[in-house]
Amino acid sequence: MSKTLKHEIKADGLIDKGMMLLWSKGYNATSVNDIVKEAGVPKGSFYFYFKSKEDFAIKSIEKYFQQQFGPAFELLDNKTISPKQRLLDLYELRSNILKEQFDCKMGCLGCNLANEMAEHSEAIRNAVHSKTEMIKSKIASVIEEAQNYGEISNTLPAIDLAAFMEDAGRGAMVSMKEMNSAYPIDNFMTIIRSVLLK
Amino acid sequence: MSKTLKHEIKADGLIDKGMMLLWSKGYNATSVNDIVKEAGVPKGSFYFYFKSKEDFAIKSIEKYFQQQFGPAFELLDNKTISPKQRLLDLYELRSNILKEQFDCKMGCLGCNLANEMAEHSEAIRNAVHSKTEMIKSKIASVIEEAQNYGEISNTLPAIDLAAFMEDAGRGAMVSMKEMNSAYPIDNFMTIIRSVLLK
DNA sequence: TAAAAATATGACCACTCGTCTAGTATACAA
DNA sequence: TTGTATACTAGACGAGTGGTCATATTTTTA
Repeated sequence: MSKTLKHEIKADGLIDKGMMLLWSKGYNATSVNDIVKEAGVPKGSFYFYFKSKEDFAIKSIEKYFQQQFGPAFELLDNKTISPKQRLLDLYELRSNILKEQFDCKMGCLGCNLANEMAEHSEAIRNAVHSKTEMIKSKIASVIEEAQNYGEISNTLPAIDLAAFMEDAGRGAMVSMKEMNSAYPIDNFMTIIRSVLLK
Repeated sequence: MSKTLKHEIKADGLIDKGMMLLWSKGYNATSVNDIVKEAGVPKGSFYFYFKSKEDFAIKSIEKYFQQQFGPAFELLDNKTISPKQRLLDLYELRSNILKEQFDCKMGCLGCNLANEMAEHSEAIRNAVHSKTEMIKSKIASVIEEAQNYGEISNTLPAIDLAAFMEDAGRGAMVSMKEMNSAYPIDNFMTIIRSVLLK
């Protein structure tokens, strides 16, 4: 096994554990000590694998999006299903994860960190932003497909509609955490079905 | 001047200064030291005026909503203007404040703190939540008015539509901070005008 | 096998955190 | 003027912060 691979496996273990802390507690409320304790790794090792806490957060953001949105986006590429249905499947999948897997508690790591850190860490802001842009453009292209296919009569520019839906989803996640309830997510699904993707 | 009044004036000064810090930096990134320094008050005094940092945050939330939404809601009560126009005026006012007054940097204190603290402080979660519910129901009642008046043909339950619009607005604020741009807010305005309040 | 490079370790640094106590200043009643 | 109650504050407290480093151990290379 190559050195760099072994190195990456170790670093990945740290990220796996630390990501959950960052996700549920936020950046400032998660200490490096919390992370190494959770991963069962000595403190000194942390700074062998990561340049800083900020560097760790950025690597966690990258892993998070890859892990959470990789499978979700495979849905969007399945050409045997109509474009509109693919969009609905994507949102359905994401909202079920939010509701069931995490009990309406965590929201989205990217959104959480963007909200907490955008003003204070340009690096974190950029890390989230570039992923978000990628997601928006993927969704926009399927919306456009559905519009051309005649499945969505809404004539708004696809990229604006995609941006709006993603924003609405983000807000629904904030409210979900605030209300401790799945209502905002369910309401989001109802309204994109009945109004936005009509 | 009565003692309790003097007391409240002093406490209010602390809140005025500290609220801006809480708003722009978040809860965990704002220290009690920051707050007292900004207000020019000795550190020891902080705990004379407030039970704890959490208590301070809750009082700040209350003042924030009263200050920010008081004038905005007067718009909603002006019966000389049609209900739909009142809604658009409200959102126009709020988005202009976000864009111009704070340079797309701060977002909403309530939303910021809900996102950061909902899981970790039940008291803060409740403080924001109760204000949010009040706002939603005010907006819902004007939507209902507009629906009855025939100005809004959208037949969704007013309360669900209000909740969705507020959530979409929250998400737009998160994205505004993340992108450092007014686009999410402008896009929000365009879509509520052309789709949701149609 | 020996030398060299990579990795592991936890004590430690300087600093900041939220909180609290012991005390000083002030106002007012006697 | 004095005594007392209230209003206020300085500074210390213990805990915790992100980060460093000398040293120890393991792995690779020669």
